[in-house]
Amino acid sequence: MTEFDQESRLIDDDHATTRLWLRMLTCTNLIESTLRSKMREEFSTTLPRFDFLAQLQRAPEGLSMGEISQRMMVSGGNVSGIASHLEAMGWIQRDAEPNNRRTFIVTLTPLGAKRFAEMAERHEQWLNGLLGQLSPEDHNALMRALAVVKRGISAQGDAR
Amino acid sequence: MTEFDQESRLIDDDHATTRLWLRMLTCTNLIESTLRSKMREEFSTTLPRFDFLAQLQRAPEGLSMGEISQRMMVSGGNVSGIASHLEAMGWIQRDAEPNNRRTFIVTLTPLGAKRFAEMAERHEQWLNGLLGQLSPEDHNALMRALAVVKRGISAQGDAR
DNA sequence: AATAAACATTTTAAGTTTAAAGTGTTAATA
DNA sequence: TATTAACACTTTAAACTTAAAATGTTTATT
Repeated sequence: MTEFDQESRLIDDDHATTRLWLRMLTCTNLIESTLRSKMREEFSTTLPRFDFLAQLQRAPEGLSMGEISQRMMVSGGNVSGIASHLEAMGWIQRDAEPNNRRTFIVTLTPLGAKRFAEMAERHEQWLNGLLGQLSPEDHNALMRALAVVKRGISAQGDAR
Repeated sequence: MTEFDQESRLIDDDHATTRLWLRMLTCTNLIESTLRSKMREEFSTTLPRFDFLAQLQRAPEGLSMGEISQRMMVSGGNVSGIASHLEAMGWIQRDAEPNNRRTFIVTLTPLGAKRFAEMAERHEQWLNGLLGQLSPEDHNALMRALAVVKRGISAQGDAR
């Protein structure tokens, strides 16, 4: 009986973890697809391009391609393609770094900064619509629990 | 003074929502990329294919392409491509529905079911490694808060 | 019955994504 | 100095993704 309980408890825990993961995925998918279609409708652009601009806006001194790749948590080849598009649109520029010819310094152009500001305002409004119904308690609980998740995963990476 | 406080509080709330969203994204990205690379290393397959199989495993009677599309929360065209691959590998089969020639009934083959079972076991182990460090309190807090998020977004969709 | 509307799925075009290979640059080492 | 290793980035190939168009089927309307 004890044995059985332990085993079924273990199985339940396992499934509980999977259920938690599926719920996390559902929520982010719902939010992401809402943001994607609104970004498309109102600004005829994509989420990755918006995210790319957002990284630059938070770093007015500019960022290297590698830094953008890390902050966006996507591969380097990926940011190359996005950067080419944004550069062609005149929203960013890639300037050579004098001390290191391997590196580009990517910055927003005035046009890019202007477009980004317009998008960012709406983006935040959409997000408030999607997440604003959370009570302060739920909001804090989420922030706290996600911090634990984040820390736990990073720690796991360190141990390896 | 009151006015200023209100305004800055509003701005803080806005940014708080954005911060929450970014934290959600960070966590799901971390987990997803871990699962992706492990799925690749150990089984030479991809997450979307695994997810597709998982839907079928949960529905032994089979699912239509449209149902799979809904449950995976991706476009119909998307599941078509994934299904073609899995069918070519002999892991699923698409059978005509006698009463409705528009519809396919998709089911796991015995081979597909076997492969999925192997993957699912490891998948759950990886997930326990990634999310298992959460205390029961944090786990429950997350589940609860995400349920609120999910419900809130769905309700918003209804109202429109 | 003929026509139109709604459905279920696939195909297409454009874009995103990754892993891995390729290019050129800088740093470390022998 | 010559060689090697590490770096920063881009390119490539394969897969995924979406929105929209296309195909074929069923249902509803006239």
